[in-house]
Amino acid sequence: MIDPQLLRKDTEAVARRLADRKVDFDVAAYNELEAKRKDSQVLAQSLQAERNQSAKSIGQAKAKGEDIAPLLANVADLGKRLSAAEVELSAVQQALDDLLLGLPNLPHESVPLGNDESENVETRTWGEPTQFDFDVLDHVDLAEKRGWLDHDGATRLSGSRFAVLRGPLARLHRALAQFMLDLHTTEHGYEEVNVPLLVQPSAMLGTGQLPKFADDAFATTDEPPRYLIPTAEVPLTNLVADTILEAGQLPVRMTAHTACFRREAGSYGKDTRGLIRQHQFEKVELVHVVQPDASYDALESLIGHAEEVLKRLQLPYRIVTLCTGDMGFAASKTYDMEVWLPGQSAYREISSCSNTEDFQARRMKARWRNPETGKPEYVHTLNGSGLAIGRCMIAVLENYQTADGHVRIPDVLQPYMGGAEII
RNA sequence: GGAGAGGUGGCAGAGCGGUUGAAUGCACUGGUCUUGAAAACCAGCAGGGGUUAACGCCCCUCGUGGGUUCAAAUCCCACCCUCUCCGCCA
Repeated sequence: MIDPQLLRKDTEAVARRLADRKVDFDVAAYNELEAKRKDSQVLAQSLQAERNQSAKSIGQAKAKGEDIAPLLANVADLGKRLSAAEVELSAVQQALDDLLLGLPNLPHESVPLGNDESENVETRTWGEPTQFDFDVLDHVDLAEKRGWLDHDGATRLSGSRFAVLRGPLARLHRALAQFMLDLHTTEHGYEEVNVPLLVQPSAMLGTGQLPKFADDAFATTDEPPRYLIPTAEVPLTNLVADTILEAGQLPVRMTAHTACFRREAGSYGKDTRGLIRQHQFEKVELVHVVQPDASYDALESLIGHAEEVLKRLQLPYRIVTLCTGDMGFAASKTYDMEVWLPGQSAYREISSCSNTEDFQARRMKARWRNPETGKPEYVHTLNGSGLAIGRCMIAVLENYQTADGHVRIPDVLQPYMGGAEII
């Protein structure tokens, strides 16, 4: 959530920064609502003060044994006026909250201006696109040729955009998850966390999936619903919701390997072939909770941790800085990591690392006690994939394929594959 | 699923419907004392919000949401959560 104080004080400037994100913020409508809020709140609070005062004097009079009947007559209609004022205030407040909860984060000043993904900025590349002296297969042809991908089985079970992996491919998938978790916990200083895959609406609100993107998530039918997590960012980050951390507890670094679930509403026809875009996929997620002044350094280390996975796997990639028009709802700044896929002759997203500054922290009331002020202040939260396991598996298949349809196993994965060098 | 107990400040733990946002203890912070530390003593110490140039004033919050009342931590209703026992179960 954007700081309500900032919005109130500097409405025009906020509107300009939102415009960079293609959000049309109606300043006049906001000002009107805000003025109404102020009036309602002042009125409601003064009536509350009046009620408190009179209740107090009635109590005192009664204690002295005085006649309280005239005092009661005095406040006869106060209750009605008060509850009317309170009803109005909460309606205005609700409207204001709805407005605020629907606004995306403000972009950081270092974020390039742009309308869509075509204006993202390539920040660096690592490695060279893999060269082959034979015609490469994409991951679908390769995996089906070897009987590793049970497309019919997946469709029978769950419909489109689901996958069944078999044999060595299932193991490769597991090996990747294990390798990533081990790297982040033993070398990058993350705590491994195992989290629920179903969360309450409050958690989805905290990280920004709700209220605006309810249609993107699967929900249960109980009331209130629970949501299948679209990313472990949701449970991991919300672990610090409603808490005040001591300075010594920061930074918090957590990682979790989970399944993720997405409706993929609105992506009809996109990536229908293969495993790139599924309703259910697995991911190793990285989350940082840090002091505000440390969050941009944390973003650099976060993307570095994600990069290290591909470096060890010897997979070529590039880092892209998302422009203002392409960033996610909660992000102030985002780096995407894209891995080279020979089957598509293209770089494809495999990780996205974002600093949300205090946007999520404010929604979920995640704070720390600043020793300099002694006061609770919002933390900054960051999240990134480290990495998407399915897409990483695709990258291994396509980049490590051999002319006869086998796949060499990257050195760092061999211990997780029972020593196999090729499958 | 059944039976019972309970949810109050960082923690522990009081709280006849009425100057209780909350006694007391611990923890924490500052001070006195001390060569230093400890002890002792003194003082401070919840969060959020409104208003104000500021000092300050005011409002909300005792699991959550309703209700009764001039007045609710305290009474009533519903829900949530925790603990114990029974049942079921990976």
